[in-house]
Amino acid sequence: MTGPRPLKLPFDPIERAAETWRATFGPSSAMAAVTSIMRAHQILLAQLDTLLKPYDLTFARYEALVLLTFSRSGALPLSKIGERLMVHPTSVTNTVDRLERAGLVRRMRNPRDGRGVLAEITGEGRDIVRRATDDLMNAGFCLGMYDDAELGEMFGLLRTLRVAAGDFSP
Amino acid sequence: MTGPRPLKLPFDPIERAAETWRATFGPSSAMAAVTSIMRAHQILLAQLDTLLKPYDLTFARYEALVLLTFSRSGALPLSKIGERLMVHPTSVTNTVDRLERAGLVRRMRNPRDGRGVLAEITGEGRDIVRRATDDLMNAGFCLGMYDDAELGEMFGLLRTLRVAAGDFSP
DNA sequence: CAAATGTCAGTGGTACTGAGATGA
DNA sequence: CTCATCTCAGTATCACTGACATTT
Repeated sequence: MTGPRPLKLPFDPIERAAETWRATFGPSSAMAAVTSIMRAHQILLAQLDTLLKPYDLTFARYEALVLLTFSRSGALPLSKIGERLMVHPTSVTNTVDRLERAGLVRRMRNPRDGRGVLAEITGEGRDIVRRATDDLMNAGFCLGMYDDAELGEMFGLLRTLRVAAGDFSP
Repeated sequence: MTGPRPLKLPFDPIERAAETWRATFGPSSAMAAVTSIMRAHQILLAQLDTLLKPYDLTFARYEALVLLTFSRSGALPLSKIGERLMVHPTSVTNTVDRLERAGLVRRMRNPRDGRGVLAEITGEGRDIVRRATDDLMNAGFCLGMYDDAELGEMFGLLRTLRVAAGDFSP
């Protein structure tokens, strides 16, 4: 889980592919950027999941717990969870299933809408979030090699993509 | 497959989470950057896979085909494919299985190493790569909203992460 | 023999489609 | 009735573990 193959090549495989790409097909900066994002995701997910494994959490489940922590009452409709985390309704059901089985969340009927279901974080859930968050912050969210300005750059750059994808109105 | 939920929120969900995070736990730029990368990956993968669906390719399979195209003889040991694309050996087996079933690749024993297996791209494979690449380039690899300088910035920023993860020696 | 290469079986996670129950 | 919410069954993809056969 430390990232697929720590292989220590003597060269940057993406950069090399980009060079060949340029000679074969033409401009390659978009291709290099896409591949970099794919690989960055792979690296981060593996490292985060390793950090969270002691708590039997994945990053997706952790995000859901944090979101509940942030809500006033500690409970949110599943629909709202899916909206905020930008995941498919069936994925929310699955995530909440796992969290509920682990006792970190409790399902409740929405008193204000009989169609809806609320996920409410439990005391144990709050405890786990606190401890997992400590660990993640100590690890700098696996981005400790960047300073704050670079993290801001990254956020700003990727924000453009999220806007273009229609995630929200800027 | 157009990205999980085009939901058009009136605000940036990641930015909002970062604000609450700052008030609750402290500095949030790393958390915002990680979440952005996760979301960017999700968006890009969905869009790329949609573009590649007519060719019955995923982005991973497309990358493997391109890599074969780039090799002199059109054939590479599976081990080398895994090394270059930074994927697990069992994933390479699976990828080559799918490509072989589709007739885009042919498995051969490595004449220079009886342990090894070569994947060799077929004529149909070359044809499909060419056409798929045309489509991807016309779509700007789903990064058409960026100019070349921004793509370079993104590559450079993410390169730091890849180096830190031990992908290669810089 | 030890190390490398690849395959197979199986696990767990994510993202979806399509169908259906329930309630606003 | 229509629409929204949620669940379930099933599919596809991916990353991995552990075990194994083969060859160097």
